[in-house]
Amino acid sequence: MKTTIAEVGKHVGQEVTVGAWLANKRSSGKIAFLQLRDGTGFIQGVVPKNDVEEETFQLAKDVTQESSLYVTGVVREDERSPSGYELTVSKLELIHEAVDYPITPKEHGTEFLMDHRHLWLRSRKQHAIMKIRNEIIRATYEFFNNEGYVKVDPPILTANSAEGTTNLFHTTYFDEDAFLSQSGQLYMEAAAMALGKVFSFGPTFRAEKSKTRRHLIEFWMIEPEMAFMDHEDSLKVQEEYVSHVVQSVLNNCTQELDVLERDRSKLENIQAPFPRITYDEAVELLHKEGFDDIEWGEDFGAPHETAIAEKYDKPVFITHYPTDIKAFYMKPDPEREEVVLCADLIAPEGYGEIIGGSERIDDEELLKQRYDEHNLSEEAYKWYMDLRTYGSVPHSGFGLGLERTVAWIAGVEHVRETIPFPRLLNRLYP
RNA sequence: UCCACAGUAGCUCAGUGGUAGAGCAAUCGGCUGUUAACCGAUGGGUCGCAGGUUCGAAUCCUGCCUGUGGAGCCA
Repeated sequence: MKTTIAEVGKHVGQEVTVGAWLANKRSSGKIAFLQLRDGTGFIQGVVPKNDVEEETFQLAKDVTQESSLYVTGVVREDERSPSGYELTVSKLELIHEAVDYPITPKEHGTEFLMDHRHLWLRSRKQHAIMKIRNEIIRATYEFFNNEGYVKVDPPILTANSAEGTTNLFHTTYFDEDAFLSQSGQLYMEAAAMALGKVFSFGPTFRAEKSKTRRHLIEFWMIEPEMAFMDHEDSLKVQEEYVSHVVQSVLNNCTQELDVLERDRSKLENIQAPFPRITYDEAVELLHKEGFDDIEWGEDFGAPHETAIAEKYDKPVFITHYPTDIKAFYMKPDPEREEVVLCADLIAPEGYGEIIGGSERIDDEELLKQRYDEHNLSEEAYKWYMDLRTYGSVPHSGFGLGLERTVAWIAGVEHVRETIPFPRLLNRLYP
């Protein structure tokens, strides 16, 4: 009977056949151990010399790393196995022999592994990270669908930037200039005026020469936008959404978290509500902690965010940043014009900002004023102004970076391992 | 763009002015419960590139290239 490694538990005592690759092997004169993987999981195949045909044992001894095989054997429960099951092999059929597989069971450097990313993905840890990434994506759709959001896909080719600050990838659109999207947010605001509560989930591009463990050139972002929701409503959505994602991974990725040796206790208490501090309080806290390099009105750097996050064992919202250092579309606090109704969500353990969000300006006159201050072309942004001209309502939204979230939940040091084929500064291959 | 560090066997690294090394991988042999298995043997090198100092350079100097970590920007 054909089955998969993930399903062998349903066939204890029966003879099954699985298609698999050889991850590693160990052998002695009379017994061979084959470490098998098939994408659904890992299992050990045991080949005792005295119980199989001579050519089967010879093949078990000779088969090379990452060769593909059909493996037939009886499923057995075994305490010595990490997964609880083993396969006592009766027959091996070689599908394809892999010669000189480059990634050996010993350690490798980052450059070498990144050059072989297409093969590195086969390894146990990378497999676990991709499964956790998938669970986060699944839980994201589940959460927003359950809450009545409609998924809307903003364009990737755009004529102008959302915030005007970051460098965009330039291309041409027949005879016009065009850019790869750095955020779908403005379009999502239009979608929210049509559909109420919406979210997007897609790739986004930043042509910044960033070289840190938190940055990718191409990354995936989830951008919800909600009509008739103010800043406070939005924060509640954010903490409930992040909690749902973390709890889903805890419930559905037990083995993967074990493979990654992730400290589960650090995730178990990630439950809404999350702590909040204002920008003012954050600056004060940093001064108390001995950071002399920050003054009111300046944006925080990574060391500042980490210092603040270390005070909490949950993600923390930093709210009410100075208007001058934030995007043009953010709504000023009615009681304090110099700060805006916004929040960044900082993940624990130094993983940095995973969400940036705000209530948006809904007043036509104020938005016009911002266009002037930021030298935005009224013509290019007319469609965006129309959202305030025709039935403007209070609305809020946020953007969550998928790869930073995966890195945090999976406990992975660098975001480049959280996306199958990372685009990095100086890396467009493979 | 800036700062710091690195580049030696397929991979991970040692070698800091005097004969190019180890472990893993590969190949051959041994071993009946291995978990990065272990033990023995064999093959394997443009010491990133270019120039300079020196009797002699992997080693010292200069320039360049590539990579890594971080800053800024942000998710």
